[in-house]
Amino acid sequence: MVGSMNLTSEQDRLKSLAEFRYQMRKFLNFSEIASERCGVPAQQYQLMQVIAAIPEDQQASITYLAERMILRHNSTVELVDRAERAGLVSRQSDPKDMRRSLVHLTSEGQVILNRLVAEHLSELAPRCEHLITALCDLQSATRTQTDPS
Amino acid sequence: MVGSMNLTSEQDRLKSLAEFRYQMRKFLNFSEIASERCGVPAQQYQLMQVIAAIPEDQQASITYLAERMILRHNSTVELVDRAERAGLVSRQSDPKDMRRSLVHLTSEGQVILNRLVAEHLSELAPRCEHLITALCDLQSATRTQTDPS
DNA sequence: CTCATTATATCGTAAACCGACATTCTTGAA
DNA sequence: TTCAAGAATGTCGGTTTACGATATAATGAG
Repeated sequence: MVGSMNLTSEQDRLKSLAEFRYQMRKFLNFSEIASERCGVPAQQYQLMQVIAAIPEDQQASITYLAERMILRHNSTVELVDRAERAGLVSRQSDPKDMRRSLVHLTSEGQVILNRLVAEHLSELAPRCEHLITALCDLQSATRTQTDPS
Repeated sequence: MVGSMNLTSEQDRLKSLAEFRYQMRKFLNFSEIASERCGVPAQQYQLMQVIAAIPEDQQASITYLAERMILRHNSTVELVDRAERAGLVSRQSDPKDMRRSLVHLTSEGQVILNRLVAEHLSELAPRCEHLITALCDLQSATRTQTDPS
């Protein structure tokens, strides 16, 4: 506190945090607009993304999807209902365990997902810089908080 | 396509994107839990953050807050209403322009904000790594898409 | 002074999540 | 084998919160 001043003030840390959230909001907003331009609510796009990116050793059960989407299982059921009504995904019950429903993309869902992923990747490319910058600022602001030497 | 294969497949890009979103969701979920543990809905915490991080040359008008929160102005009015009812912020009309309301933190709001910012910074410190990793993976996955040499 | 514009506010509506509860299926121990 | 406990999914009512459309009030250009 005396010999070497903290390089980052409380105010700097706050601003880093706020800037990071602002960049996130902008990205999320873009994503929402892009999805809805394709006639798909953002959460349904996210659902498709999770299903398509599933690791080899996993299956798209409601429970798995709920974990990845960070939702309660019942909210996930409702989300899958909506996506199914929209023709993006379909359910089939797991033959190995009749309690479970496994969700997979329809071919229409696959087409829309491909389009949205491409759009997101090209939008995210320039925005990546801002997000990384904001995160690194934040990281160094945090470091000088705990390591004032 | 022949001499040097693309290092990142379509599937890799999808997985990078999905992983990035998953990391974001985990952070947002933490933030929501932390806010509500302090009795404050996440959006009201965000509002306070924006107000406290305002640059010197700006004022916390509804229009400014709406831009930063990425909300419609009427949604922002409602958000400020809720935060005001909760005693976190207060409104005063701009003496220079009686159409505008300027919003500032109450002392109670300031106290809660400080607590939440500290909590977020310490949570974000370890999570930063994951987010940065996910973003950098994504960035390089995007680069090899557009630059296949 | 008047009218177009800007800033904020109000209100009805819709989307989406959650908690609590219900149903169906699986499993393991008696 | 049987059945009780637990797991996985599904249903329902309630709540929160954002939005569009509309309204009100203040400013400023001409």
